[in-house]
Amino acid sequence: MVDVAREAGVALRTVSRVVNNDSTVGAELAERVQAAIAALDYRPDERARQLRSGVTGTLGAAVRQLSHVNPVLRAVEQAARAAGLMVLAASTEDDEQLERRVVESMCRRRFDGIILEPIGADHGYLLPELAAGLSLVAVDRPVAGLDVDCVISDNAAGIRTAYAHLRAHGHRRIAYVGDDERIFTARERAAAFRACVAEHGGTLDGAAHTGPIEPGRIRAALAAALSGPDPATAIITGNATISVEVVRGLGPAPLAVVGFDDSELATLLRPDLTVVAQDDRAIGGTAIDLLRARIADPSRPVRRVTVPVELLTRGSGEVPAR
Amino acid sequence: MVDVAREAGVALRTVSRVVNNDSTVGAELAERVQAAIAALDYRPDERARQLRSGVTGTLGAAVRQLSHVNPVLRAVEQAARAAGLMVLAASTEDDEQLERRVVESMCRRRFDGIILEPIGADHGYLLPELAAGLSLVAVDRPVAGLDVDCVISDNAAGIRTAYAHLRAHGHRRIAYVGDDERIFTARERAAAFRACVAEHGGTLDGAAHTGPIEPGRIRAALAAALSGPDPATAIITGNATISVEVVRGLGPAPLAVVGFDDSELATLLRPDLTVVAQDDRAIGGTAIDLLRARIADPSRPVRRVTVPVELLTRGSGEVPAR
DNA sequence: CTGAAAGCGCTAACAA
DNA sequence: TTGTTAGCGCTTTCAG
Repeated sequence: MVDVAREAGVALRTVSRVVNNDSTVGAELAERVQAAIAALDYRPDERARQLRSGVTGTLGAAVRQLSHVNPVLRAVEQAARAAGLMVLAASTEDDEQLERRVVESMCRRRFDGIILEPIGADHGYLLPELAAGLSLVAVDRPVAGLDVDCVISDNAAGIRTAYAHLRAHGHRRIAYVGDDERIFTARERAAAFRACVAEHGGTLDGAAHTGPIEPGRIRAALAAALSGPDPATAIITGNATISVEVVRGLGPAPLAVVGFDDSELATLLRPDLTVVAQDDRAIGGTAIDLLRARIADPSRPVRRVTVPVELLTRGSGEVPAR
Repeated sequence: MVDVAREAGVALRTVSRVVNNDSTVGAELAERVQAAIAALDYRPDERARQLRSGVTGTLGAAVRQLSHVNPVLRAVEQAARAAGLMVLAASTEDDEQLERRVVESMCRRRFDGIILEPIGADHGYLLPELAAGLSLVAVDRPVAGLDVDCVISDNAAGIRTAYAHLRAHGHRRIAYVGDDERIFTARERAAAFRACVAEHGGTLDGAAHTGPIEPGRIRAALAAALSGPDPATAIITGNATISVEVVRGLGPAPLAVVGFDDSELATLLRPDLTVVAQDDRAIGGTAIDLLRARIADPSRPVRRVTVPVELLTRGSGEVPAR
């Protein structure tokens, strides 16, 4: 920049003004500066700018897997862009160590705020960062043991809706196949399912199956649900991946299925899959709203927002009970 | 940092040494500094560090859609991590304006290098950046009109393999349904298909269908391919999304299908989809190799790497011709 | 409207 | 092993 100033024969301050589109520069000088910039291939250094001015205009997004379908991340990016903020994202790969490295790296870069899909149980490393002024919003699940802003789906209501829908179609023996209950959402959904069964006077024998997402495990869960003296006539699944495995495993059996989470696959299946869908746009938009509010006022009270889910009836959930 | 130095009663340089794990610091002093760091919630500022030291250890990835399945991005992240580099990614949303904003933003942050999935035709804005020392590797397609390192799949070989495979199963009337030929890969694949037809003395009448990915357009293409006096007995598709639409549109027709690009959906279909799969790990790994080499030696000759593809036979491509 | 000087937080080079 | 000084590239006072 000092070179540009010399080339253009002006003061440093003037170049800075031109680069930042400060309108209080004479047209003639501005042109001379622009010419010098082009002639010298001058490229402003954002780091120096941030260091001096203190603003970054950048948000970080630490998510489980960048290269997986993640409509919430998409909504986050869009909302951030609409607010004039840049989002830089990185994967945590469901690895606590990596999550920490990623988040700390974003902190050292002084991003204005961070959107985090938290994993694992111990987020103690965040305490000093939060104390030092980090703005952070958790998405999809709360940060274990820490009182920070977060946006989550109404998992319990989703399960209740699915359960009621199946009951309304005559099903009385409904089974659930879900993800590993070490995962927050899986825990919430499984608990809601058990509550539904209890509420309607059912028995849980062979009805609730949770565990890691492995084809073998899921086939076994299905077999258990469909055997015995009182086999299930309907299945609720715990997430999109499990929906696929369940449908694959069921074959042409005339069972009713309601999946949790919408996906591209849902309309590929026969019949199309009825799902409980998250409101991704609302989640992403709310996350950005909360983050901006937190940045603006670090001392504001913590908010935990629960976003409603929606039942999309497409056929598989409307198969009547025999 | 100056506060930490005062609190610990040492010089600035000593704090810097402790923060950077410089082993030439006495254990006693180091401990005092650590204590001061904890007491003051000191957090190092990466921007100042980079500004002074010149190194960032950061790569940028500008891809079409962060939240879409992108095994190449996954491989890029893994290879970068293995090399001790942090990857920060952003979406370009297939928007030339946004691509430019994203890439320029990464340049201003002085990332060590950028992995780019280039879109659009005019990348002139990159010229001054490259002249000023930007290291950049294009992935999936070359940068239009610019001589920069890139890694692409062997699209032509993939089509030839698919075509030969179908011929080996007795098919003589093979149709192609592809993406919009304004897209580089779509253009390469369609051209290779036409060359195959010509080479085997076939006619292109109603055989090659390219255009935007819209269910209606694809249904029409299928109808055209399957009608007339000499209907196709096999279909090659241009990418994973089109494969889905084609299979959806075909229903239970006894046609052979070979898809381009593997996907999660491939094993959901009946029969499982035979595909030409890209070697995502090789593409991502090579991209990082090229980028690191370019960073190490900006004047090295430009390399354009073509990565072989692989045919995965799963059933749909082995349906015999009637 | 423009210019000179100070300093953001840190590390490189050199001394001690 | 530790301390001192200078300066990375920029913006921000505060004078002209």
